[in-house]
Amino acid sequence: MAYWLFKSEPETFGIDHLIAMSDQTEHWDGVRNYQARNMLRDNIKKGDKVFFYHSNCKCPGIVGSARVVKNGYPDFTQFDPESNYYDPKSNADNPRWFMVDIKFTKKFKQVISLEQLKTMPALADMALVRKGNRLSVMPVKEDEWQAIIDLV
DNA sequence: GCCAACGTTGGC
DNA sequence: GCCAACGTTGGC
Repeated sequence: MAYWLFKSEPETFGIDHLIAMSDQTEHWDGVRNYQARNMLRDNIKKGDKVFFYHSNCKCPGIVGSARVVKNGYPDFTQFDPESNYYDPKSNADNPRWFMVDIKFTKKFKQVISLEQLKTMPALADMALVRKGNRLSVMPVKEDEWQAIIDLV
């Protein structure tokens, strides 16, 4: 079992959107970065745990957790010309982009803010707290997960 | 294969 | 809204 952190803009798809989905489950579509794609396709497995992070908002931080309920499979939005995530260079025989399904686990009583995360020595190695990081899907080490969970 | 230009991310 | 950081694109 592994741990991950997924970023999303709360106005686009926040944790409350996940809670509102049927079975509190949703596919994590729209990732268009190769490093993140590789993780979605190869490494993120059913049963893994995920921190749900809100980015690009007034209070960026971890707002809750979820778990992976379906292994990586082709992101169908890449084939939909109507979608913002449409990729004309991808084809069905060799899909370029992948996604997993996640199910809501928990919404934290308060946001664990990026500001707070940055102060934690246990998290110093996380890409999240480093300058210029743009990965929207990233691995979390077990001890990092624990250090964060201990705050809840 | 290099690298400048460009677009996007995301904190502030 | 600004802008630094970074990934991608495309000309050469």
